[in-house]
Amino acid sequence: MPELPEVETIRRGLAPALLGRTITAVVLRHARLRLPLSPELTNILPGQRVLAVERRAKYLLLRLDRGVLLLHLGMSGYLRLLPAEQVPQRHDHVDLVFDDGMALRFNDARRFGVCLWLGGEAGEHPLLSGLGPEPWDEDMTGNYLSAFAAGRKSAIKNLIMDQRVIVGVGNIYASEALYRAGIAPQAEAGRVSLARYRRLAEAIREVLTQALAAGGTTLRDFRDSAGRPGYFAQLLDVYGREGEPCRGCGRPISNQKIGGRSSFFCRHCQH
DNA sequence: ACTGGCTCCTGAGGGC
DNA sequence: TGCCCTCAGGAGCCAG
Repeated sequence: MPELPEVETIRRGLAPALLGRTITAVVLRHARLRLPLSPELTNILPGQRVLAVERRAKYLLLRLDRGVLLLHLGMSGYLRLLPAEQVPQRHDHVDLVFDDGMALRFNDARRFGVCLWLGGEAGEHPLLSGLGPEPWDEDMTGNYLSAFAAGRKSAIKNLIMDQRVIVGVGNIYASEALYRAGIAPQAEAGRVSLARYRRLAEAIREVLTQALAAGGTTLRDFRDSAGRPGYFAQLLDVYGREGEPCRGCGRPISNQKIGGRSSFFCRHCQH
């Protein structure tokens, strides 16, 4: 479900509600997400306070007294803050119950998400250690992307969705950023000029910044932690707009599978 | 070393 | 109504 703007929207919503709260109980209702849910969570987490609610890539990181709890929402996951006694629904897999009677409830129909205790050396964990720069990092430049792409034959869209290259860009914003940069998503990564990578680096930052300001993109079911939708969907230029007129030239938007994922673009404005 | 393809899982929607 | 197919915002793994 979520890309960087959606995860960051959730983080911003959760932080004020969770900071300083102490976990009093953990409820596990399904044993297996993308990684198995450890039964030990019910022993490890209670008694620990929330010191910070952070994000790295599309991971949410709850920094607690004795280490970090990592959450990933996969394709279909969402988090809600609700009274702990509220009756759980289908696919409500995990509750973190807090000392104010509220619970952070993790629902994930497809179970591609992750809820994992990383302990005190979170940065060393393989899920985090191989990640590329955040979009707003100083070293995420056109030069950096261009250097990474050198010699690569794969489609540029796949390159920018590779979390080892740059984090946070998923299938929606990859199409959107490439449209803004005027680059065809199927272009061979190693043959795109440095000038165009500079435009692309800017376009990635720009589209993510605007999506974040709009509270993310709600297509089917995205909601922030308070249940509100995001409003970026109405600002999408290409994603989900197959056959509709390009906002630049009026010609119909195309949809083509690249790396197994639908990719939306304008054949006239992107090369 | 890269690359593309497959995989995990459930649910929604379309065609017949 | 029901069945079957395709598709969905992620990302790890594997063979070639």
